[in-house]
Amino acid sequence: MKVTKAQVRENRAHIVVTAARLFRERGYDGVGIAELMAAAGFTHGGFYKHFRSKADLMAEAAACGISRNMEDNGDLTPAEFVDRYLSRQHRDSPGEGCTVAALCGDAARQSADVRATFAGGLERRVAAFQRLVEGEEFEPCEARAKLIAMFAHVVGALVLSRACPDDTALADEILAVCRTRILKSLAPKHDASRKPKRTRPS
Amino acid sequence: MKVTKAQVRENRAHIVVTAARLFRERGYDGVGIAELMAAAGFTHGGFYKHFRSKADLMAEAAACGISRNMEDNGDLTPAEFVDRYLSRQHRDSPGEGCTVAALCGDAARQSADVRATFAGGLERRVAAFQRLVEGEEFEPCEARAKLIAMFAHVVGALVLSRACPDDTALADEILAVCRTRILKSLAPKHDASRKPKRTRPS
DNA sequence: TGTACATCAGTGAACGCGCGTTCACTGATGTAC
DNA sequence: TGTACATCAGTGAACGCGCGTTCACTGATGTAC
Repeated sequence: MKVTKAQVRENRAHIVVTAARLFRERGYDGVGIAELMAAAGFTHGGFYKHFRSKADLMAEAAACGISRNMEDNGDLTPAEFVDRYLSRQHRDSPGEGCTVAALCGDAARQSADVRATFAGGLERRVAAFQRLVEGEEFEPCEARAKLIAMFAHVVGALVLSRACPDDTALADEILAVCRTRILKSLAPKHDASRKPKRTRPS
Repeated sequence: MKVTKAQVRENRAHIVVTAARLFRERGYDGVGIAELMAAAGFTHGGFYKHFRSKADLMAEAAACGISRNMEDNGDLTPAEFVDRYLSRQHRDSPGEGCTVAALCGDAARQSADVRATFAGGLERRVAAFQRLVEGEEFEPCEARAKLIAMFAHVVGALVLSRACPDDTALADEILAVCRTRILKSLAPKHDASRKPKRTRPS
């Protein structure tokens, strides 16, 4: 049952991606090795041919999840990002959504390794936005503060909304009021008619 | 080894309070029945004389934790609340802090029972603030939206800060920039010199 | 008020179960000649 | 290019362990008389 080197790499990557999704859906403690390997299409014994421990995989899955998130919406403007982030669809599909929002509560109790990955994810988010808005209306340092605060706000809104019982008015209300207020805070202060434009580095 | 009725009530309450603290510190999955009962000063066997299951205790501990939080700072103005909420001390002592911030990530994966308790906690928070600011500068509905958004923001900031590795600049920066911006957003819009006053219903 | 007895909170051993991890084995791949 | 052999990803049984939960037992409390 040996497989091609290329296949090995592919299998390993598939396990990490599957783990990232399952961890986002059910938390680190909510997914076992056997269940995870089965979901990836393998038996559990092979796990330790790829990873030294579950903790190792957790760190790798976190990094992978955050990278995927960046690829998926790294070129959105802050306003577009907020709109997508605070949608019902995102709230109801944690497995396909933001790794930080889905796991930051769990991450706080994990190794410094995992936590560093989360901090790095936040920095990458902020840096990506900063590139988009730079040269626009903000001083760089002001922009950084604004973007960090914005990210904290959307994460808090999503996490609170997810903590409400399904299909309740409050869960939707949280998303709605936060989206409105965050979008307002992103708009330039002194010219309300000017809309944030999608400006990509060419 | 039977004990007084009053003692029974006291012991039970002590178990719930201890559980609330341990759950906040380590999450629902991070605390076992035996460990919890030992922390409360008992052996594990007696647990089921008080509770039907661990899930039962989780719901009760959530309600107890939220009630305690309300007692501890139910009469703070929003500004005072934000200041305390986004302090390093609060971030570094989840066991003594906000139940919602410590467990909302876990709560999202728990029973509707637990989630309803969290939603109720949020409503109580908002209602308490609303009583404080009513008759001031806002329409009631505007105030509610503002307070919900404010709570989501502080929760997000605290949770993100806790997910960063210990003693990093980023962890402190998140608290600092969010505190500044949230306090600014709480101040009345058209009169920057007017400070929010502590007004309690007499 | 005193006595006999039922109650039941608390104890600690034991249960089954699922977890993370290990291990002997398989057999196609990669390699040396 | 063909052959013989070492490698090692993947398999599935087994390991020890800690979990949530159960249970027979204890003995002070609460109660009936």
